[in-house]
Amino acid sequence: MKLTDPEWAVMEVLWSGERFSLGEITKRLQEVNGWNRKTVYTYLTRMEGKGLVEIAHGTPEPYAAALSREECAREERREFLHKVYGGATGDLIAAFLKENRISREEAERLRRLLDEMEV
Amino acid sequence: MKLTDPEWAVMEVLWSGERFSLGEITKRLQEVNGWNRKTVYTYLTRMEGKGLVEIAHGTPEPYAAALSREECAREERREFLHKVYGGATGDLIAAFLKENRISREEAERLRRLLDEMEV
DNA sequence: AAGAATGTCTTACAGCTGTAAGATACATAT
DNA sequence: ATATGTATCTTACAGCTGTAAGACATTCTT
Repeated sequence: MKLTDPEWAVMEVLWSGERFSLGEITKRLQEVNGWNRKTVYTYLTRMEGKGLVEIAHGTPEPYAAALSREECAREERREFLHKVYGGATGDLIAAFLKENRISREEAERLRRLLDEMEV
Repeated sequence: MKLTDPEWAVMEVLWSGERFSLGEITKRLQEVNGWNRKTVYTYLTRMEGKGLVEIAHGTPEPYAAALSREECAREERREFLHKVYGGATGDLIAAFLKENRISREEAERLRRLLDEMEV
């Protein structure tokens, strides 16, 4: 259920709307990643096999995401947290905080989140 | 430079000490993952090719990590942050906070980190 | 209508991954 | 010395991934 980087790119397109034709998806992925229409098609059908994509055969916009962005993100978080931090959320967050500057507003938001959690 | 899950498991063993023999590594990985000695050997040599493992041929404990845990963790963080959150650290941290309970002490630690950052 | 573009299905093919087995040399135990 | 375990090197092999091409039907475009 973990997605490769290109699979994630396909999903990003699908998450950006309801349903798509091959051409629409290809247009987006061509700009960003330079993919061929055939390649996109291959991804879509393989990803249907994995339960990631839904194909309504015979319709003009047959392609749609079968899983929500949040479902997929949750899975990625889970795997990352356990693989790299053995489940220690605090360590994970500390590492991201130390490494990436965040804005004052973001910091405020996170403080509020921490406060809420303590209730 | 991204590691697969089994590669990460091999690295975890190597990070737990200085140098190892094949037998030592196998013992650990057999317990946890049930791997065959041959399989472990294959991983080690392939991973040498990728610059992950150092092999001092002809010595009794030839195997060692070529990259530190922190170097590898940083890379995994970078990829995860960009793939799933498009670089938005605040969103990433918020998601982990909402999803995983953390202890009061952890929360304190994170608050202190946030305070330090604002200086 | 003829040519160009689009969509679909089938097939391809090399490289990477997971998971070893076989052969051989060396070391150790009895 | 002989058998037994351990290490190394070479080879294997199927499945997954990245990246399409070929063939053919359908649909715009002019």
